[in-house]
Amino acid sequence: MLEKKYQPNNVEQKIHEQWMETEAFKAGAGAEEGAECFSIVIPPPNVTGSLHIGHALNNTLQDILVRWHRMRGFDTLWQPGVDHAGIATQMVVERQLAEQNLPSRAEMGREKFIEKVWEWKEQSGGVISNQLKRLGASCDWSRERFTMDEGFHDAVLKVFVEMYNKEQIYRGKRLVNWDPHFETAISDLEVENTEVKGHMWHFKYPLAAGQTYTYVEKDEDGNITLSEERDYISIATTRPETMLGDGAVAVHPDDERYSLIVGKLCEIPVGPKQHRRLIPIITDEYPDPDFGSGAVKITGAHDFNDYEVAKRNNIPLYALMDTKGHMRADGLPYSEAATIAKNIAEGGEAPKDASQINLVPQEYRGMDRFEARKRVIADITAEGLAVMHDVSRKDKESGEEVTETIPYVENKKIMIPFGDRSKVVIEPMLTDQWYVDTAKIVGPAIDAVKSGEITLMPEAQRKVYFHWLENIEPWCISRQLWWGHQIPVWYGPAKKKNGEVDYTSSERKEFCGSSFEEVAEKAKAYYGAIHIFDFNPSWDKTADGYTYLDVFSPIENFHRAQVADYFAGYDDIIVLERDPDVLDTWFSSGLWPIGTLGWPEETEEMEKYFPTSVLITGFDIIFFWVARMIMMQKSVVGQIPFKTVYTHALVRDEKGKKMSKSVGNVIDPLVLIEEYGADASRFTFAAMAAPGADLKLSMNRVAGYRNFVTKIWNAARFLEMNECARVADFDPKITSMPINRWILGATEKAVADVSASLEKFRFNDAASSAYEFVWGTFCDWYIELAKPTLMGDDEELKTETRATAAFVLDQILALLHPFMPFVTEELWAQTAGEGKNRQNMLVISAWPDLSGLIDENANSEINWLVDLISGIRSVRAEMNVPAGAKIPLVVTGANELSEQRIKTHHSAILRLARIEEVSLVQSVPEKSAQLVLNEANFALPLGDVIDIDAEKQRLNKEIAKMDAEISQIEKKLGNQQFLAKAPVEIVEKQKLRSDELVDLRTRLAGAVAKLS
RNA sequence: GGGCGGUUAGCUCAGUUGGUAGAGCGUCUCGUUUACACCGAGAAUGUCGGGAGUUCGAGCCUCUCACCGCCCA
Repeated sequence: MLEKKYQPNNVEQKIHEQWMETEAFKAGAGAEEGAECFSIVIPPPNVTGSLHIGHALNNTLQDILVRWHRMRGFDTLWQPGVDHAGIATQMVVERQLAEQNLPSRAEMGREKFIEKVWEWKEQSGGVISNQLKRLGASCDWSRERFTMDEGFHDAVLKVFVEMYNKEQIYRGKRLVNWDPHFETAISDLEVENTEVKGHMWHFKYPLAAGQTYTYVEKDEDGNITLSEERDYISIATTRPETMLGDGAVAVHPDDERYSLIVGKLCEIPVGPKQHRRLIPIITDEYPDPDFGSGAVKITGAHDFNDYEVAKRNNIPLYALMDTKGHMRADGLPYSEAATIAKNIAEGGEAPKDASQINLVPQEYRGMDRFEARKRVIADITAEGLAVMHDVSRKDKESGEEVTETIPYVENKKIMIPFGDRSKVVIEPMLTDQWYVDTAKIVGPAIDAVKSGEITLMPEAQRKVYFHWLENIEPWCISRQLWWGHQIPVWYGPAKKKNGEVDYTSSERKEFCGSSFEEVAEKAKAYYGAIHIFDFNPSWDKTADGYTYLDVFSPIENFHRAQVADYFAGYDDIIVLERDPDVLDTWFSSGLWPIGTLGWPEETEEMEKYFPTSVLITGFDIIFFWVARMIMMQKSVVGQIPFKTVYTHALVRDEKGKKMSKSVGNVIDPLVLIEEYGADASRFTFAAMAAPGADLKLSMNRVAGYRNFVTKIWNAARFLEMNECARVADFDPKITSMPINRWILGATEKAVADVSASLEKFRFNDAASSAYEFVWGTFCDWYIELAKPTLMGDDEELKTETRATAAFVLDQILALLHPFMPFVTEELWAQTAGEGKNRQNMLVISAWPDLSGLIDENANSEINWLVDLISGIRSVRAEMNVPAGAKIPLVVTGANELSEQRIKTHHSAILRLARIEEVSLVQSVPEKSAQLVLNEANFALPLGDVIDIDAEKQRLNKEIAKMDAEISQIEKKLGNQQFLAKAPVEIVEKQKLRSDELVDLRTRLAGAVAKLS
């Protein structure tokens, strides 16, 4: 006997264990012989992560598709795993070291630290997978992969090497998002742009040699509003500290205010007087003449827009900060550096890499960037080069109006980039990094979607995809971290033209290979040297007993003379040093589909499951991940990684706010599962997953679907109580009773609807079809209509109805299983003992396969019955007939069919409409409430209880409704244009509808007449 | 500033070739009848953001305005 109430918490764990024990999730479980394959790779969550609401949605949708295909007999694989999340993991472990008072990362060194990370991973890395299991995710957990797994690691390096050899990867100096806290480049995705209150300072850049010009401002009509003689150009900036690295001032080419001084030099108003730097005034389309003064300072090495301007106009890029975001303290003294810069500005030749030049004045060197900002502002203001304005205020003491002239500083909101993990301000920095030359591999990725080889859903994503790929930037793939795939490139000294090894040059020779051995061979060939050493900073002794510590500290210097000195006396020795950086985690997740399936080995899984069928992911990473996977898979194996990409939107809170810890509106899916059960949570996600729309998650909604779970449970319980056992050879095609034939047809239709919706990834439609069928049709009507039979004494009908009910419940369990795996599996087990035995757990049982069960006669008969009962209930309620009172029903004008139906469903009508008896008579009795259905009139003689006026009112309201509709249709039918142009079937339909309405109206009017 | 999306019942949202506006929740009324009060029955509620156009016909197509959101600058 089923428990009175379903308790998810008692059941879910047990069911999950059973699935695992029976290996129900294993690749190919339950597959039919020679079945088509269906495969999904999970978007790998961070190994540091825990399940958030987005994961819950994402994995629910995947699981629905996976379970559905598995039940349909596909050879199904859902490949799980996690990624190593370079920066996040490193941060977590470092924090832990600090908490435990262990040596810091720097103190323990790279190898030790990485060991620590692995220890952490073994202990805490499995959290999210276990949480996914609670959600019911039917991944093949035996195949779980990690982006740092040995095999995966090999694959990543192999791809790097191949792409390097194809010149699709290169090292270069470009602007990147730099995190001064973690001292690494980070991806755009890890940058949070936040609007904060900021300031805009206005400074004067004096023209060189005291030159002046007439500055004129005009209004829209060309009238002069301001004209004055100026010896400066006014510049507005939110980041004064970057002035030190300015390379030019730019104005719009059409800006007449500055046309006189374009091409002239102006002075950066900061730094020692005797070495003030001069920079040219140039034109570029970038400055907006209506914004600020219309003149923009160009600091190519510290701003992404300026960088583009600088590149276009050949303006030198002067780097100002070190990796910690402090003003640089290296290089030549300022006076010498400034002299070099001056020469460049005056037309002298710029060095190849101007960013080496440190133009930070001595007094700012080593200072934090924000401290430097304050100092720069103070120094400029002190010198009188801040733009001033007058401000009036009331003096506190005297109460008099006083006017002061103070520096012009605007308070305004500005967008500031923050590191999403470090929370510090991200600095655009000019650094050497590794890049994927995306331009070279983007073509096939665009074509794959354009040609339809890959389908993006919803379709609007295509635009996003194309827009991004058609304007793609080189992809920075190096990170200055330790945890990750170390870049498989070693550096050695370059050779002079005469072939000698040149230890003095800053040029380096790169060797790329997936192992040192491979690289050493190349190096041998290049240098002709016999001994190639792999420099390892953690060496303290060699086999010969030499101490190497501190010999080659910064990588830039390792190959220089010191090295030669160090190995003096040894011939034929070359030391290579591996690039210390690691690859962006997204580079490895870019290989996730092939990497998890065992590539580069020719595995059975690659053969069977690749390309994968579907990728389901959040729309926010369509380009960070999806586009890159397509590019990389195409580039590496020449194939698409997946055939369909379904992207879903964000889960927001009830009010549509983004969930965030700081706002405190985060809904923890595990709490949701705890409180409402995994099934209700899952069903909510499915029901709300309308393509392209954000999900506003409300607890009421989840509670509603929890109620749905309970409803199913209770329906099953009712069937159990009524001995509705499954019958082994039940043939749904040969039932006789209309309600049974009808519910079987409805079941077939529901299954078809759900399938069709899932086929189109319309999870919300699938969910609501299922919900409506199970609750609205099966529970509300079928069970109610079956009750008279089940409690009646016609054994034959009872037997048929019991078997039908049990059969339909089975179909329902299967139909709902992809959405609600736990409760359906539990009921599947609980109903196993009755009737024929279960072959398998539901998870690998067949998806309903019904056909030929739709019987139009049964449908119209039951629809008629439902309309009749609803009609009577409605009249009763409106006429305030006490719910408990049983009243007679008097029928007039019924044809043979209606009479037959009344007879067939006699007891159902009595029961559900609370009717005492039904009689067929010639004329409607006095004092009756009436309703009309098809050709027949149904009267409820209420005697003196009836409120004649109320009944009249009720009927007149209905008549009015009909009149409105009738006149609308008549207007249409009276329109010659409509008759001439609308399709015949539409016109016919309107005519039919009109006739029907007119007939009903006449009879309702008759009913009113009868009352008076 | 550029691009994309949205505006439908009190709330959250469906509405897939243009042809009678829907659901869930909430509200109101009634109700312990062989499952289920996490229930049942019934009811009310919409100039489908404004305006214009195309069309016999527009929530749906076009234009335009307003507001909101997201992405990219």
